[in-house]
Amino acid sequence: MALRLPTIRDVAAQAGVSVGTASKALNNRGRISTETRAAVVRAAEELRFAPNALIRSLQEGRTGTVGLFTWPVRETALHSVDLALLTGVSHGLAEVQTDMLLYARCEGRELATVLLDGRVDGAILVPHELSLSTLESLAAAGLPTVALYQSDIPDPMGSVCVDNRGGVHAALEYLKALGHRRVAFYAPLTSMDFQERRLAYEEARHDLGLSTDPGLCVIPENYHAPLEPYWQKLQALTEPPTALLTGNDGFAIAWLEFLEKQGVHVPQDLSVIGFDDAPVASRGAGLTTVRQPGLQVGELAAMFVNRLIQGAPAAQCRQILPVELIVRATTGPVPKGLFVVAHRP
Amino acid sequence: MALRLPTIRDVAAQAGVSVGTASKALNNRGRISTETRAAVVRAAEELRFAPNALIRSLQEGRTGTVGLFTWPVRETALHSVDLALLTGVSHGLAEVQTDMLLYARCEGRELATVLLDGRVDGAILVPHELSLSTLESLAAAGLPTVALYQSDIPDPMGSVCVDNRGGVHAALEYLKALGHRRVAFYAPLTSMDFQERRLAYEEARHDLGLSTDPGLCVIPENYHAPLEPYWQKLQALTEPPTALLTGNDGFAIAWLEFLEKQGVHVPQDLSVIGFDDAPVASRGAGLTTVRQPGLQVGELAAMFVNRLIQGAPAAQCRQILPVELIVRATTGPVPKGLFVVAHRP
DNA sequence: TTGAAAGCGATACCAA
DNA sequence: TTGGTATCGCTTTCAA
Repeated sequence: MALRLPTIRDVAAQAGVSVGTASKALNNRGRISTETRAAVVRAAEELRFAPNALIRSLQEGRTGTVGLFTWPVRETALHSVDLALLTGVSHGLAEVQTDMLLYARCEGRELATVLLDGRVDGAILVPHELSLSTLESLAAAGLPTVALYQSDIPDPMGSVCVDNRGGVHAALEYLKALGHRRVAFYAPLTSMDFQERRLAYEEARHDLGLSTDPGLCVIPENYHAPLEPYWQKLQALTEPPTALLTGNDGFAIAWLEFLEKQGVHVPQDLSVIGFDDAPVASRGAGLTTVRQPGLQVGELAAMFVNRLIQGAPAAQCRQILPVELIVRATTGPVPKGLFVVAHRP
Repeated sequence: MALRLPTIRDVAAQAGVSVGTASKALNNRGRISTETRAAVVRAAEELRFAPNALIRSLQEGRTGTVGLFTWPVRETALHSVDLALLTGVSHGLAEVQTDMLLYARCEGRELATVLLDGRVDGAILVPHELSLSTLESLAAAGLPTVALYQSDIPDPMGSVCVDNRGGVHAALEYLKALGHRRVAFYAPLTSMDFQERRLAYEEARHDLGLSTDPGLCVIPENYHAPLEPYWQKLQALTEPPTALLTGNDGFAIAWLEFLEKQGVHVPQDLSVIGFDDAPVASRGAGLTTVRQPGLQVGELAAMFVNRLIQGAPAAQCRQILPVELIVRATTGPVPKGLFVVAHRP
């Protein structure tokens, strides 16, 4: 369905002038007689002429557009904080009059190829599954880029992170105050933030004097792995956990559902803490979680990418945002007495 | 920060061939010797060459991108169903390998000028405040377009709407079954869907034999008008309402907060029903509301705009989706006896 | 004041 | 099998 848009040639023809003159008239550049300008402007209006933005971008060397990578938005709002993030980015970019491109045609293509095709002046990466080497090839190309939730990034890149370490520490400290000593952790290592949270968990449970039993740290093979086998492993421990911290709220909710089927009561038998404070966390029972300011992350990212585009050094485009423990209904005092559930004959 | 990307000329020079040959080698077109191709491909890789998408689009006459209008996302997820919609659009477009452009630079500019600048193959409009004449100028230009939540649209346009009339009718029917006879309505007329819901309210309360007191239909001057004066008007009626239907969940929540301050108990003193089932509706107390399938609206819109781009007739790109009454905690039986609150000395 | 022509990057055609 | 050239729409420079 080749859409035929009017071009400046059409306008020039209609006004009876050359394209060069038409261009000058429309852009108020150079010396033009009043009548000529009027004629051109009128012709442009009659034809509903809109200058082709592709060409214009090509010549100006900038597009006024920033690319947002690792979309399409994959999940419903339920299991993700992504949408708050997007809202933030949208707000931030609107303030600097920059449009936003959400990539859908990116599966199986080299990141650099997608981003370096001239469509965007800069990029914001939500690199759930991007490797450092991929980022480096981007950085080498010189595209102004802000990476989110990724602390280990190439030199010329901006970044917005959240204080994963602080959040995990706060969660474990809180559990400790409730009497818990054996806190399990569950998260795949599919993205940088999960990796950071795992490390923070190891560090915090050590620093706080909690059990450092390696069996308590559960790393599933992939994002959607069934919980059953991991639950069995935890139960098989000489001393099973009395609390569970998960890599994000989605996992926590999945665990809550699974535990209910198993007849395990939360928080009486087991306390559960999520991460992110995604919309789903405040629903229903109410998940205790570590809130990260998704909206603010997005706003900052937009601000930073704009700064980079304007030539600011990357050092001025990096920030780590604080997180906050939100106590709801899935955490409670450590259960008294022996913790035994779901014994099998 | 004019980003200097490698061009096909750089590749050709590096490989020691002409640009024409380089192009053919990279696109597997025409007859090319194996060695030449290898040399070109190697040069392209070394330079990290990515063909300029702007140029390519220009020549192909299509961009593989669809514009989404009436953004930037203005509100937090709280008061809006917009984000579910966006998720749906994103999913739908991903399936047809189409990127999405979110406009930020649209304030104060003619809609047609923004959309008809060659950057997108089609558009999805969330026309909260767009007039019919604006739509018509777009339609005249021939851009494949799907309008959302707008039943009165130009001929060649696609559309996805929800059954506002059915939803309002269901809400009033339900209230009637609870014994209510005097149901108020609150919504500004700032967008098409609110207008439709208002009309549906007038129709439904007439059909159902409820009070048709004009004083019960409250139209604030704008979206964020304070509720106080309207509440006073309702209270000044000889017979005040026992239930309130609002144009969307955001208004309903605002009313709930206002009513709480006034010491009015919901639903004991007044029943409240929202519209949309935005995330906020299921939070806290739980708002009774009419659920509209935002996600599905978005997915359909994406599908339809793709069809239009491929040349399908608009008649095959229109749908009205059903809505569903979700009963939660803000509705109950009509209060017994005289309904008097907030008496002033 | 106006017009003609070069150039932006890539592709497609026709010659060589 | 290659290379040169026209083309897309627009801006800019240089002549007229």
